[in-house]
Amino acid sequence: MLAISVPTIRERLRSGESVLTDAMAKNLRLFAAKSVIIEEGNQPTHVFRVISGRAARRRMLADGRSQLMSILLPGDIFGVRSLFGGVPTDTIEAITDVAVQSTAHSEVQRLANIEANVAFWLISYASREHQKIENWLTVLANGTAIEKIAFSLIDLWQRFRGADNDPVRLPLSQRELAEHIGFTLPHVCRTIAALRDAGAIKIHYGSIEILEPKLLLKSAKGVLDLLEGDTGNMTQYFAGQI
Amino acid sequence: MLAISVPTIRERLRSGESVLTDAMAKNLRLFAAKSVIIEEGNQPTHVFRVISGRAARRRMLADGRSQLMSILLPGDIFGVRSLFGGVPTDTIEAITDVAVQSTAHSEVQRLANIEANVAFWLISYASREHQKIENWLTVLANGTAIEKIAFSLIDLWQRFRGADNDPVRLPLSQRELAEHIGFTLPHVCRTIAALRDAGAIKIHYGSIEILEPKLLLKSAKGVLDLLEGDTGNMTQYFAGQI
DNA sequence: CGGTTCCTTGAAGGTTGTCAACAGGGGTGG
DNA sequence: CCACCCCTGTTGACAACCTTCAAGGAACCG
Repeated sequence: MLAISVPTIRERLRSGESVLTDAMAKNLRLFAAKSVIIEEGNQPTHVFRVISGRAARRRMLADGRSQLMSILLPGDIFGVRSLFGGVPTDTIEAITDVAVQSTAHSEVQRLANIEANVAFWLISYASREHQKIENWLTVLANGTAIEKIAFSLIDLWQRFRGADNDPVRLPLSQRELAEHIGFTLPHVCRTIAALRDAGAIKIHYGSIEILEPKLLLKSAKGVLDLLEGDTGNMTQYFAGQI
Repeated sequence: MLAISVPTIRERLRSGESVLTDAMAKNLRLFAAKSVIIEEGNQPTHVFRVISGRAARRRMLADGRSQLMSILLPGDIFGVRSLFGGVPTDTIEAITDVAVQSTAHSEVQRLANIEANVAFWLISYASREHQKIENWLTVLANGTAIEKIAFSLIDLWQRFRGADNDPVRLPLSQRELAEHIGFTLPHVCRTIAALRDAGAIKIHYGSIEILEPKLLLKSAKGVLDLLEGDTGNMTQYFAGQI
């Protein structure tokens, strides 16, 4: 290939990503709500990409305790971690009906082998995920109950909301929130009641509506600098209002 | 290049790793105890590898709270996460005098570009780290105080101990342990006292000596399946004794 | 309309944080 | 060598936080 000009890293990452998504485009699978997409222990052989619907990634402990690691939304990718031999410890479960595209690990390896951009994107993707997890870990270890809840809600809100500033309804039950944070359901309910009474959120059956993100930011301000995405801009945007 | 036989993934990863370590071999830097190796916010431009000594990786919150993310020992690598533009949020600080090798990000990118094995190793490395962090996060969210402490001690013990089964003295103060877990120092002291009274550990000034790993395993058994390294073998080794 | 899941709330008890004081190791300067 | 100071470890009392157990109301689904 002849390069007219040296591509920037950003361009290379974009290119690598599109090679991967193209490779996945041919292979679409559907999963019914509540069905298991990847079972813990089974050696997965594919990298997946969510097209529609929502899925939950959980980690189980021997004695039945379990942790909701993340909610997977359209565009999210999973199955990368076991690309090079890692033992899978996550169970991935469809919450709603879910459509996923996939590519075999061997195909991803082949692409990464001949296209450095693909490998670059995979490294970059893993780094970003790593960063997010460590931020969340820091909040879990050091945050108060309200900070943990507000942080989680803001994080999800950023991923759900569109360009407009319409209220967003997060499809998350308090039980799931509790599993994500490591609290019991009653305690989440009691803590979140403060946010409800302050008018920051509205609680529905199985979902949480974000009315005033500003109030959530205020509640999470102690750990705000750990938020990802456009939080930097958001904090600027809300500067003086917090 | 002519390949006589197709190399296995394991061989490719090993090859990629040695290319990287070779590239780092030429560049050695020394840091005095308590000096800062990477400061949060400064854009790092190198990937580092610890040769001797110990360093601490911390994450700071706005209001002064801080989290000890990990202890870096000889052989450990850091600075990979910012390879492709991630904003560094960690401060890395020499605990003892530390010698590190390093390579510029641009050089790592160049190597990964021409040698897929290098890129493969970086992906694999990031995946392993990701896995470890998520395991620790799960313990943090779901574990009891004793489980968290025992888990941390076993993890460090595995990295410190030699081939023999001699007692190991972990250079870790209770304050550092508290910062790692997100507890207060008094609470760590009280909780760890149970392990001390059981004869599992001996507490020194600024360090913790592991006398009976078996007892630690017993204390952490609820979260044991999340341990990395040779724990699988270890659990077999100690089978029936737990 | 019955069953299920979710949300809410109360009371009691265990866990953890806070504040405080003191003991002891280890280095440093006189 | 000793006196001194700093840091670490230890312990107590009390308050705040969180879990457990339990019960009941409300929304959804068949």
